[in-house]
Amino acid sequence: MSDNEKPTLLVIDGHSLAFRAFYALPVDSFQNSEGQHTNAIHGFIAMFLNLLKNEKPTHVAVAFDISRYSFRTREYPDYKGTRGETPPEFIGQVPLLQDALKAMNVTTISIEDYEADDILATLSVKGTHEGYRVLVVSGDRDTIQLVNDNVTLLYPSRQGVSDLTRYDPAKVKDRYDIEPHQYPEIAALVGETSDNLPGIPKVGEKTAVKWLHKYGSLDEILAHADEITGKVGESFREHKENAIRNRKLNRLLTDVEMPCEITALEKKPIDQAAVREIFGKLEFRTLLDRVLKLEGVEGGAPAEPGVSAPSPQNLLDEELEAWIERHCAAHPEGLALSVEVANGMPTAIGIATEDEAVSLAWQPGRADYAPFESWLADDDRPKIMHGAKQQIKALIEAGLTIAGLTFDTFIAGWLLRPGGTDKTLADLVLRYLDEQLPKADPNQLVPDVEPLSTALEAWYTARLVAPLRARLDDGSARVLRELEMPIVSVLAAMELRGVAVDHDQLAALSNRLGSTASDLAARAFAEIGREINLGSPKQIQEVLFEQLQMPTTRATKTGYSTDAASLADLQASNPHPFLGLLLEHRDATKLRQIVETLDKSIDSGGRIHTSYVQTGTSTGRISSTDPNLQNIPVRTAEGRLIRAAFTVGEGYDSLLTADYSQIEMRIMAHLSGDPGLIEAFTAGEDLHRFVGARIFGVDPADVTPEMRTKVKAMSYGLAYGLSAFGLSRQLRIDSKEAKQLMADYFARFGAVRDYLRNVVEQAKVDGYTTTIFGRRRPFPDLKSPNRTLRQNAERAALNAPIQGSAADIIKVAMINIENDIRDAELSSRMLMQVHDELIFEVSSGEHDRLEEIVRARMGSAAELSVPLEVQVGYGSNWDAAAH
DNA sequence: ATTTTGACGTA
DNA sequence: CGTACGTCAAAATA
Repeated sequence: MSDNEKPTLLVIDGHSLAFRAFYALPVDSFQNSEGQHTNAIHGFIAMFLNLLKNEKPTHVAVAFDISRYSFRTREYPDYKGTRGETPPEFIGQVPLLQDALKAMNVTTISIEDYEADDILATLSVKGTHEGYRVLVVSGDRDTIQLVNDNVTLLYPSRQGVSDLTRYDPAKVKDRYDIEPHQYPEIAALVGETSDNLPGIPKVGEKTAVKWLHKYGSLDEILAHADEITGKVGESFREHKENAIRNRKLNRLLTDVEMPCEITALEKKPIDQAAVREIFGKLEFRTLLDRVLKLEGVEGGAPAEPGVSAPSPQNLLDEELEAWIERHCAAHPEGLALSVEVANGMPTAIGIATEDEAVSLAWQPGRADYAPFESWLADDDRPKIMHGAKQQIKALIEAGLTIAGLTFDTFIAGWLLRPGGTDKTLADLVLRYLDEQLPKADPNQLVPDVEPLSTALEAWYTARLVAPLRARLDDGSARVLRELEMPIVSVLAAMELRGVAVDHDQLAALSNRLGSTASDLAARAFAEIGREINLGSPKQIQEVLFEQLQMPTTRATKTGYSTDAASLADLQASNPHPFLGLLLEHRDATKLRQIVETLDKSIDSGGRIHTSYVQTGTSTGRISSTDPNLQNIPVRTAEGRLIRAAFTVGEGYDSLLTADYSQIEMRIMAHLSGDPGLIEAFTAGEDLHRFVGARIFGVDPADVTPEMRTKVKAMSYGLAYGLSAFGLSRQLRIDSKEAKQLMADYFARFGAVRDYLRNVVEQAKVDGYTTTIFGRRRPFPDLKSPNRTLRQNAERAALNAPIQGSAADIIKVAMINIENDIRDAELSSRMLMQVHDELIFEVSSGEHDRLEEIVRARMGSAAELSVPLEVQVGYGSNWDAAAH
């Protein structure tokens, strides 16, 4: 009988797979309306349905552990002893999963005193004997021992449960360089932390495999224990009992008495009514559709149009034109566009609707694609993309014009879950279409799945629009339409422009900092009488707390803190020259590191092109990477030398910087409506002086620098949820004074306190905060029983509308400025954004007109009850342009 | 070889 | 016991 004719027996370790699913899928987004968490069940069922569809097993069983105790814990009570408490959200999901499997007429097996893996082992041996092809699905590596020509292990990858790696004997050999039956011997030597089975210290996978190859088996290795040389040999002789014990415990039993015959495991039709009931209770609509479809039930659920992928057509010339015309007319929402990019240039184009896709072998200068190019440039023909910025840049580089971008699924996904980490097309498809995008196993040399074609990416993008739109509230939809979509191309342009940076200045600075650093290091070593790695917190700890016997500082996960604040504290209590030298050395090396990174990213044209990550924050700010241009030093004189290396580019006259002064405080004044604070901003007086005068009850002229410093720290801290304790620490004043300071502040600016309280209260009710423009940020943790989690959420919620509104405002300004510059046909251009600051390159003769536009647009980006003040400066470099 | 942590730069 | 980020080197882990 050939393999294809053999019946297939599928056996699954239910508990381990459900647990994997629990960690693979976000807990928060899988709950039914009763608050029951369902992520583990959902992940398991989705995986299970995939298996049924792809492997077509004739017989199926799912094994569950009954408890965490088994014959193994009796033999070795510490077995799995390190396993912590089961997460509360997981509890209760297993019985529901079992109900769901029962409804699907799948046999579940649990046997007292044995683990699920023993059941899998027994079934796989029995199945082999009786002529089945066996598929074992488990998240426990010990099941590798079951693999043979007849038994394949499907092992979940790190990414998710639906992504299973096939382990056949060849794959095991490939991965571990051993035969499957030898795996437990390796594991016995190395040990298994998750099962609390320590192995032989100093022996890792490499050594274990080497020994096994040399001696053939664990028994033989034990027999030749005396021959093994070196430290590892000693270690082995000393701890060999561990290996013997581990080997005993990780041997899976293959003769457990089964409650039924394999023939009884035959895959039977599902109990439709029961499935509908349990899936309904779990609110698994899409999974229900999938089950019913798999069973061949017609009309079980509303048919989903086009769920089977269209085969992309290759079109050009008239045919392409006709296709575009026809679908533009039928889809006023727009067509989805996907551009494959390699080395910054487009290499393939896909266009799609929800049920058709075309692919274009576009190349620069080919006339066949003129219809595509004119569609692309037509502002009245909407385009939908996923992660448009990169693709737009490539199109621009290729000389094409793109207009009419109306929806980006990447950004829409972010607006819905701004704190989420999963924003790729595959993530969105899983979340909103409940489909699994084929993904190649990164361990495999030859991928077994085709990477998704550009046309199909467009097709998935098209299908995502409706579910995403349906979930966007009016505010978020407005933010998407008016801020996020228009700014995509602005950011793309800024990235392409880059900023000129002077390599020679950086190189000189780096050299200087380098010699300063080695000088400081030498002096520091002299102080402690030995050489250490000053960049190693661990070695610093040894010096400070062991060698020099200093009092310990704030605890960290791995010891005691050696950060600048802690070192300053130590310097105050236990003065030592080493401390000062260390701090100076840190400064110098940090600056040098920044200089080096910047220098490396200067391109052949002498410019640095950052990438702005539009979806990089949960508040609405933009972040900057590769390199990050939003954290260039400014506070120290040395640091400002780095800014001085950011220069005006060739062909331009100067740099212009424009920044909002105290924008977050102004937003606080506006949102709280506090009359005192509003007056502070309209009075034209220095803000902190004004506020200080009120708090301390003196004339503005009599506010001392100390008073001003305190007031300034207080004001800024407010928007972050600063506590009296934190304030006292920062200002190094006692907590009583800090408390009094806060009380005095709120006595004069009471509406601010009311506002801040109200933000949190409202967020608790709504579950989210909102900016002035309607941007939302969800805060599930505000209801958490965990106090730390809850308080963190409270502070973040306090800050989100303030920071977020500021982010919205500068985005509006940027969009309007870019438009005005284009309309005025200036050749000056916007280069950088640093949260509340914009940097421009100014062409000769355009100073006044540019400043006019910038001031007007930044000043009027939002109508607040206080003015938005803008400070502008010019210079030949960034430092000189600062004011 | 890859992930996590500590430290530190900015608004 | 102050929000939001990104980067690096060292340490920890597989």
